[in-house]
Amino acid sequence: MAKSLIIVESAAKTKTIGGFLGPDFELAASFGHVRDLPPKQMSVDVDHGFTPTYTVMADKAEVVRKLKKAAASAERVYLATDPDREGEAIAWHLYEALGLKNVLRIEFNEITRSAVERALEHPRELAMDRVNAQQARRVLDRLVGYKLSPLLWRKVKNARSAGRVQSVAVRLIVEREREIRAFVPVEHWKITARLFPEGRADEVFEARMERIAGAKWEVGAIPDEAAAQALVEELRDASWQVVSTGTRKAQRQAQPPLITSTLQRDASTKLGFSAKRTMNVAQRLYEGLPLGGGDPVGLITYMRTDSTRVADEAREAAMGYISATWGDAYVGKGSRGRAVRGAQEAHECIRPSYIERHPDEIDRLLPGREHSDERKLYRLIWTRFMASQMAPAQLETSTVDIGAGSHLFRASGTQVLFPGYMALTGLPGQKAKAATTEESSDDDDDDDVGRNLPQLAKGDDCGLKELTPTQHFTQPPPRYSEATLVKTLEERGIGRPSTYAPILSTIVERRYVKLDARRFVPTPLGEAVTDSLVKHFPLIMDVDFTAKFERDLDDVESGEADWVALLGDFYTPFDAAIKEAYEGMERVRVEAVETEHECPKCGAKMLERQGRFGTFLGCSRYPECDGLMNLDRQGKPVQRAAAQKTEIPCAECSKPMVLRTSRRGPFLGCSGYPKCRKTMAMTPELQAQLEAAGLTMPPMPKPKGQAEDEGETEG
DNA sequence: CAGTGAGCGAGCTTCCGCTTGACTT
Repeated sequence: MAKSLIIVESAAKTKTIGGFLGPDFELAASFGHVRDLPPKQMSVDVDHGFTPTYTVMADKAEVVRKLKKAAASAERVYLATDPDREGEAIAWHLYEALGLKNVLRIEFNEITRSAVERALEHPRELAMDRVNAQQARRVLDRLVGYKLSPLLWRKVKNARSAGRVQSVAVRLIVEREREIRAFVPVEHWKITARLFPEGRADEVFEARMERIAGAKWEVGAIPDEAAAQALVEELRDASWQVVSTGTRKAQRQAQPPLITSTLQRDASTKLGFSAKRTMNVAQRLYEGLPLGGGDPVGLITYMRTDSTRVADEAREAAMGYISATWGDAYVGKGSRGRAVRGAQEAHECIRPSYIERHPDEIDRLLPGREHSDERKLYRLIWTRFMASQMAPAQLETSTVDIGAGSHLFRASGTQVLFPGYMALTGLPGQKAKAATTEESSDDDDDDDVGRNLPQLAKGDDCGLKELTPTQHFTQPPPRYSEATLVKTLEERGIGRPSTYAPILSTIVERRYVKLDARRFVPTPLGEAVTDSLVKHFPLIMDVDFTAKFERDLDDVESGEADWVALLGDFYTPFDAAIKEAYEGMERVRVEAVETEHECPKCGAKMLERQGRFGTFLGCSRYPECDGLMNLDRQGKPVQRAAAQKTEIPCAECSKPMVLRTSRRGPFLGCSGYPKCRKTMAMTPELQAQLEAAGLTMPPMPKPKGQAEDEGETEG
């Protein structure tokens, strides 16, 4: 019999830790939270200290039963849930749900033998202040979500939900769209010259106009083509001469190791993965894959983290690898951390579990199409981690100022004196070209690294090869992509590593926003909900609300504030605002939008309407004409095929079955629908039988946009 | 798997944060 039971949150951890502890220790997983407020009722007694009523979650009854059994036969039970606010709460819920008699709470930030052994030597009590901070968070989210949502059901047609996080995420998208609509582009012109040193016509280089004589216009603010052409004419006859040269040395650091948000961003910009797909693939890498047919091997550390910390063992392994591969000079001093707002630092960064497993080896051991996502993501994680442990690149930027008459042009180039981490990642210029589909990732400034200038000295004359005026317009801010929305949410302290991807799915599923060419666009419903909520609940809709609330939770955690008082301060005005909104909030319905499509029944114009199941086209003469069309995945109208009767009787009610088309293709449904909901899936035999009886098979739906991503956003 | 809009107004929906399910063909 095992003497000690150690409960952790995830199954993969039980394997790792079990591997380096002896047979005296049994490991078990809670699989996250085991108790929660039940979903069907509010379960918060606001009149009596906001007392929550917790129940074992429906899908965790079996887990709790097994843990109870294991605890009963163990001499000691260690609660080794994650070392953060949620982890402390999970430990407390386990203590309560399992009926433990005493507490041995341990924590470690990295899954290494030394860290776990150290933790086992220092068990402690539960940190109830920390648990209470979590309860305050949980209860506030329940109050906000379960009070606002029913209000919206009443006030905004087709609205389904609201919450501290999702509603602010939608607001960001709505406000960005309005900035774009209000944006007025301003025309301006730039002038570039292609020059060469006198007598060396094959050493052509490019220079940008830097200063305009007489300061007639600011650089980059030449207002129109006529002005640009006038300058070009003037410059044609100018004599070009170098007026000064200079060089500047600079270092460039590699990017820090990955955390959840940057993993999602990198995988989006470099691989075109959605956040959801990235997390699914990362989960498989974490849980382990049967390399070359052997036992599953976990390839990366935990993928839901906000910390860039690196375990000493990993750091040392990386140093050894770098030194052996490139030489000692390439070993970095240590990864630079990056403080994430509200970071709880429960885990390490996301890195390869075994540094020595090169991506090429993984490519060999995990062949086949079905593992191509894993191979790509592993390579991305391995490369970024290794680069983060390497020395900075040493660069030298040279600048040449060239006078053209009394105007000034400037050319610059950067040379790599020592590549450092760029020996692994390549130069930034080469990388930028690889990622063509997306905006260049925001941390990579695509600059002139690798661009060389000819040797030039003060007083050298230059010849002019070409002068090019180019037209530009100021650009509106871009719509959010998944990558940039996650970045913004994280910077504002909204949401957590485990929730970024689900938030994106939720706001699409609720039809508050949609993705158009991988960019978020608000729907009219999303705009209506946002406007109603901002008007009546400005505090909750404030983008800084969560950050302020987090500071309050810190005070609860440190014992300076009381969680019940905190909730009281929030709830009194909130409840008043709810009551006021039931009276004063306007009832709104998203209006039908006119389209150019014609009604298949009467030829009148169709309206785009919002129904219970999504957007559809309805005849503008409704209710006189009930003509109707569906919209396919691309938003193109498709006529619904009329149901065809078959000779096959329903197995339930013996009425004839009819041939219908769903989004997935043809199937048989009972003609007694909706009273009888019996259906039959289409099989090749059934299809042959129906075709023999003279029925025409409806065409299969198109295989969904070719955005080589996984299916729909729902979960 | 189908359905949808207006209105009778039944009976339904909902939060955020932890973790991964898998009774079947």
